[in-house]
Amino acid sequence: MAKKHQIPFQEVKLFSIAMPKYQKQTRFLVAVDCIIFGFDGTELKLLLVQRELEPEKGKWSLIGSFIREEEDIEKGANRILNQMTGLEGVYLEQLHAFGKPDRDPIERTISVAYFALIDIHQYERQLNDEYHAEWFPIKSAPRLIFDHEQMVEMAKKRLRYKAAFHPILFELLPEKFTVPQLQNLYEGIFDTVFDKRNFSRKIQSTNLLIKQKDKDKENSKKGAYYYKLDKRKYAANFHAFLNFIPNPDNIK
Amino acid sequence: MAKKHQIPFQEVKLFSIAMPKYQKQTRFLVAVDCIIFGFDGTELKLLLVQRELEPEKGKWSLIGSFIREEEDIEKGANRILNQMTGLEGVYLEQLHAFGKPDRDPIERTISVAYFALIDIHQYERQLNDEYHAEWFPIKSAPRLIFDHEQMVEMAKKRLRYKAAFHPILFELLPEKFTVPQLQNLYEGIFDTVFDKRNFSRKIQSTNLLIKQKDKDKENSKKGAYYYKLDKRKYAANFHAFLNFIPNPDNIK
DNA sequence: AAAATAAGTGTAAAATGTACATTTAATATC
DNA sequence: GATATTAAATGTACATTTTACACTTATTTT
Repeated sequence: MAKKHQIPFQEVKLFSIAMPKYQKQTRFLVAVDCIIFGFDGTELKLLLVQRELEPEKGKWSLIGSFIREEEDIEKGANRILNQMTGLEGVYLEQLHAFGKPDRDPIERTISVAYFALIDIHQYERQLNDEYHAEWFPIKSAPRLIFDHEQMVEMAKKRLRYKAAFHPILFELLPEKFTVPQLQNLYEGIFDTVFDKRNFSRKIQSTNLLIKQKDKDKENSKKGAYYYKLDKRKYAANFHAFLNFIPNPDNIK
Repeated sequence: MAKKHQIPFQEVKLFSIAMPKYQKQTRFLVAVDCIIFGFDGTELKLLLVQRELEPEKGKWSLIGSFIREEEDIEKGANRILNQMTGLEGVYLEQLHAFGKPDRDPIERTISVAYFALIDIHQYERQLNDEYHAEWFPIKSAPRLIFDHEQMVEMAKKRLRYKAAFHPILFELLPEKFTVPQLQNLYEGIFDTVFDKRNFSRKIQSTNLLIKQKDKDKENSKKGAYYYKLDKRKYAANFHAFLNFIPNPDNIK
């Protein structure tokens, strides 16, 4: 039996005769970074971690990881999401591949950014402390490393765009929520205010909400009825255009 | 002076002491593939090439290339677009990063797909014959290699989605065009027919068109007035929601 | 008992979307 | 040179959706 020794994977790829065609091409590091949005009932938040490596060690960063040798990109995004939050089946969508040659000063890294929407309360229950992750209100988040702020900007834009037509924001809400909470969420995302009569009517007309018998008394004396999402109708109507927003022209 | 010899880039990256942090990570081939749409006045078309390498040599493929060592991804997409068509300033938008580990049988390659919209007549004038590129009607395109058909499907979907709200389809038209041509284009993209009175009114109401004095007599005895796009208004309104489509719910 | 607070609800006017048929300009044909 | 042919151009009435706007209700606090 031949002497066993470890050959780094890259060398195998580069010098093996089994795959002669692509030999001359440069290979790159590929990472995923996740823009994780949460909503606490009042404002939109962003989950960030402190970077563990030099340079920029200790600075705030999106949650990310290099893609592994045999790992699908989206799997990679789900892996780190699960590591950080313990959650599975989270809403996750590819945003954009960022590839400026100098975006990571150590070595060129192409990053595929994903954005995730999670119910912040579920997360709090099963937080993984190991990574020092922290929620920041999106309006007062700290400076981020590399091009991560650009990624967040693009994700916000995408979220607004989708939310204007599709019932995507329900992903951010707990199982039971009130119409005023929902309106808060929409107003936060679009940074504006809506007439509550019109908003309520529009939401109700989608038929996606099931009224509950109990009320949330935390936020008012009268109390606001809880609603649940009709998951069947939600799944069926996710791609339909529901025109949630009065003047979509104002979305940037 | 030290003896000069060539060190492959990958080795420098892997073994240099200047960048110790990322040493253990796997590096990947990264490519761009372009879905190039064109419109000939009657139907939507797709620009394809015959693959030059084994395996799948001679099979039809999207136009693509590996990303070069110091090349931005979008620059790479523009590079191959320019190589193939000689055109610059073409509408180009990132679609999605495709990263299934086995999508290329030779070696794992992550491909960032872009879609481009070009005026087919401009292209014909400056075709680069070297690459054996050919236009295919989108409805009768040949089988494509790897996951390229999936890419085309996603690009069609994205194009429909954007075209429903934004005046993006003008990118496919020559400088002068008629309203019936424009309607053909919309009907082709959405695979349906619109009432021409309503369509014309809707298009006119955007104020993006400037009526010309001359007519196109190729397609009818009476002739249809040419229009030009008002480029100032187009640029200003590109992101506005113009609601071009009667029932956007029907878009998949 | 009165005051305070946020939830919940209706209506009329305006704007937009939809359905539908005839006239017009130019060429081709007899 | 009158008639037929072809596709372009255009208007109107009705239905639906969107918008603007203010008071009542339920409950708790004082």
